[in-house]
Amino acid sequence: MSERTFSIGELCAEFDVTPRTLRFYEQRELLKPIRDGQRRIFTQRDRARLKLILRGKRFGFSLEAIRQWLNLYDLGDGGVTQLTTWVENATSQMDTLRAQRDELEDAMRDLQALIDEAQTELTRRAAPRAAE
Amino acid sequence: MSERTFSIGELCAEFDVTPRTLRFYEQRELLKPIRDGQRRIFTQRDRARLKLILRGKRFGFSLEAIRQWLNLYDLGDGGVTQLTTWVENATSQMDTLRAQRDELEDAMRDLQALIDEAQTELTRRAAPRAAE
DNA sequence: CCCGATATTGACGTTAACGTCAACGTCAAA
DNA sequence: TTTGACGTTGACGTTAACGTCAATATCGGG
Repeated sequence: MSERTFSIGELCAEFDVTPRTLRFYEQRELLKPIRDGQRRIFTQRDRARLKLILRGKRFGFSLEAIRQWLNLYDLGDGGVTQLTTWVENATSQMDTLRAQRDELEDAMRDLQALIDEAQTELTRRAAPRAAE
Repeated sequence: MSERTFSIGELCAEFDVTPRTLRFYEQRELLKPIRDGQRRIFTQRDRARLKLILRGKRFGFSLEAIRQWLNLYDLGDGGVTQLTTWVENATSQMDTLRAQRDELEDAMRDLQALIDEAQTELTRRAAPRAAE
């Protein structure tokens, strides 16, 4: 099936990161590119993981935390026990995400309230006739 | 009306941060406690801002970014022009929050799909009779 | 009066997450 | 063969966000 692979430069261009960053992620075991002699060869899996890494960063997660739940994406069919443990971890991660989303929505509500307030004030000033 | 105030220790206990942190936030102009001689006196406003700061941090925002939108919470009724600018900034901030929330929900969907998959697999193994 | 709790201001240390730079290898095109 | 694009490994520098520590002040209680 010969999967497509990527040079370090290609991935850097696509995701707007520097080579240093990818080498750093490799050192921290977030990526595990294959080698062609010296050169790194990134697989589709690496590319997918990189996407997840960058997303995680936007959520404010540390690289170490990201490394944890990256492992969730390597299901790797172990025994029933393994799978059960996996589901537990994954569920726990879902809770984390949910909590953060809920907090975001709180923040949005707060801010929207202020915006509404300000806009009411603006309309008031635009039409001083009645506060209809 | 004599608003209630807080010592540095009180706020630290309440929000589980160290004095060093609060002093640091003051230096970065995220907080502006009053002084009683040497000592800092934190107002309700400081307390409210601290809440926002910690929330922002959980969202992965930098202190500098947080400082920006903290200012959104000081409406301070300037002229119509000021107010209009404010609404623009606030709306822009809303967009940022919304984007982050949407990305979170994407991530949640992805993860939930994996969880469903794993659970299907678990039920399959539990009842090898039929994949009903 | 002295003490312990609480606070203060420097000033230097630390960790995460890279940036930057030097020195070197490799390979295809001119 | 030389050059240039692309890549490599150290190794040291940098920024953000605090931690840590020392020396000092303030204040109510025993």
